[in-house]
Amino acid sequence: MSHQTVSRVINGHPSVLPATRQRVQSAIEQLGYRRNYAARALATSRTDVLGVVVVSTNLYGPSRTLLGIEQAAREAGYWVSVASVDADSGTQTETAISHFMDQGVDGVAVVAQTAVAVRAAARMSGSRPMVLVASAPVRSSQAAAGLVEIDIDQWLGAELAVQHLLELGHRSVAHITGPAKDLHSQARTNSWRRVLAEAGLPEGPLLAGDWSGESGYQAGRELAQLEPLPTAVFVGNDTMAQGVLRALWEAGVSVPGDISVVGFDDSPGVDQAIPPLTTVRQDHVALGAACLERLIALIEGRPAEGFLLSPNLVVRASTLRPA
Amino acid sequence: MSHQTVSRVINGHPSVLPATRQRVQSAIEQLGYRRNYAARALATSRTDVLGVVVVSTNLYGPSRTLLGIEQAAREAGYWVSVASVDADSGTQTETAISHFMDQGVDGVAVVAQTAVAVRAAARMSGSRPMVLVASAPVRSSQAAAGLVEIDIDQWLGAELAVQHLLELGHRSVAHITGPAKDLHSQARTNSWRRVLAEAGLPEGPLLAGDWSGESGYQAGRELAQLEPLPTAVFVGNDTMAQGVLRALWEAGVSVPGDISVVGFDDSPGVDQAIPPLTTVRQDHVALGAACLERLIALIEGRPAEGFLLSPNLVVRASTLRPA
DNA sequence: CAGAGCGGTGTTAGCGGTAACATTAGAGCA
DNA sequence: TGCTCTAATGTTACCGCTAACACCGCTCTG
Repeated sequence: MSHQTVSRVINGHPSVLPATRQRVQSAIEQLGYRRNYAARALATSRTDVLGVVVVSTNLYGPSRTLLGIEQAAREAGYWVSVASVDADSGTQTETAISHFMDQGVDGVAVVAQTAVAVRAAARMSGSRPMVLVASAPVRSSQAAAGLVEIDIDQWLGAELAVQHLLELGHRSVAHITGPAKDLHSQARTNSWRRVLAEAGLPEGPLLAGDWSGESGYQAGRELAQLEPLPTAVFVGNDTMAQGVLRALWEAGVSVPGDISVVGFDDSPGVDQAIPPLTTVRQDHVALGAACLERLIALIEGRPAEGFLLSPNLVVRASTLRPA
Repeated sequence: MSHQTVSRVINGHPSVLPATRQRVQSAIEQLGYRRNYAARALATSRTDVLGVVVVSTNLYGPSRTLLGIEQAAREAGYWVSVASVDADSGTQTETAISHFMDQGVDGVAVVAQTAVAVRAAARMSGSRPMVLVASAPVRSSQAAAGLVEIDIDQWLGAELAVQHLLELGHRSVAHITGPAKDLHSQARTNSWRRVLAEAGLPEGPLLAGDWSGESGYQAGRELAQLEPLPTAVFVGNDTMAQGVLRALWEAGVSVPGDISVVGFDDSPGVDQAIPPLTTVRQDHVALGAACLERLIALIEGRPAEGFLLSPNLVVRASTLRPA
């Protein structure tokens, strides 16, 4: 019996007699044979490994997206190699992608939050299938061939949040931003601005944060001292929103009595905030799965298109119609 | 010029003339040559890749630990392949480890929270260096050769929390557990029990949770109705603690006036809880780094020993001496 | 009944590196 | 000057697998 027959059995090639297949399989079992992936990769130049570059894994969203990608990959028979890099380092992003290419990964996914990272990814794209999870300011048009962009629709998420407040009857909606360089933060802020403008309302007070609870707290303190107090605030993410809730509570401003608060993310625990936080839920795991579906399509030579997943609003107790 | 010389230049072999080295390097530059990792792996049976199996990546701690491992790995010149598996599935854990072995990883790290996963890992250990990040009930003794166990000291963490309450003068300390199968939960509960016993105090009320905010909320409601009300509660993790805070607030029980609350993890946002939560901080990223240090020692044939990192108490506003 | 066609299996030649050994040229020494 | 010795480079033989082709014996067809 030749090694070739063994190879055929392992790869499920059709033209092997059932009896032979049986014999080979039991021999494999008995000898505890395991095929050598390096040799296979060398011969086929396929690895069944995908490279995933995650920018700022320390945040809730990206780490969840990674989980989604990893799980979907395993289900599809792929394995995942990860690299997490700093948000501001285009160099790190490039190095990581380039290494993955060297390693011979079948495709690359980049989960990016900043324009720097997006540009780095775009620069490295082309030689191999790549899916970019990012809310880049300009889409498709600038994307190289074989580069697909996907994300959760941040614009829609912010719109849902602000629209919810307007529908309750609020006429002055403040906003607390995330870091200026963060694409999601930018999208949410722009969308907040647009919805207000389209409703013919003046732009509410704008305060800057950096995603952290502490920055939310500081912004909340400033907010509490505004004259007149806005009746609602759309906070860039939930962690900051917790800080806002605390600052308002300390200042004796009632939520949602005096002011309504909406967050973004539906991070764990905010359903237990005081009061439970109305927020925008993003299904990061589904995003990861969608990312992978497209990446596999590209790998298999099928066309794939960019896409925006819709987030949805979770209404809890922190929003109410204004007094 | 032969490929062998090129190989020598790439691998930094000493016996190459500086002039030759230069020439080769500029040729590499010019041609954009990249060595093929699969071929190298085939020839050397080294891959510079580490496999990391993470049990329940959806939790804050494990995902942070993964981040720590990944970063330390990259710094050490290794790359990381990850697989996240269900907490209760020993089979999934085994499959993942076994696959990594097939892939030819140089070493494996397993981040486990349950006894099932720990046993699966122990079963698969031996053939290759492996570090187990887990608080297994029995340590070292049962570990196979070449298997190192490491974790953050859960017993100490719980001790710090309960001791802090006792030092404030509390005499009845309730506890809310995590999932029964979770090793960290078990360790924290056991430690709570032991500290109370050693202080000659009666065991306070014990309530069961499952790490979720909602379960903390339910437990908090039960807690609020106890007669007499304990003056302090040690909650198994921060997410549950947020639920407890809300339940107590709803029930009109003041924190820390009527009851002190201590959490565990120092998850993002709890510094902004109402009131800011006293909790036990664990440096998961440092844990990941420590894990990697040991794994590399094993790979390089140096001895490595298990270790418990010390967590520390972060005192905020949710604890106070009893009235 | 010869030849074509085909399913099942074996043979051969790489994939792109590295280890080990072979070779060469120049330095050092008697 | 001839010899040994050594540092720098070249040659060869794999690592373990799969693609492509060769082969064999059978069935089917004219």
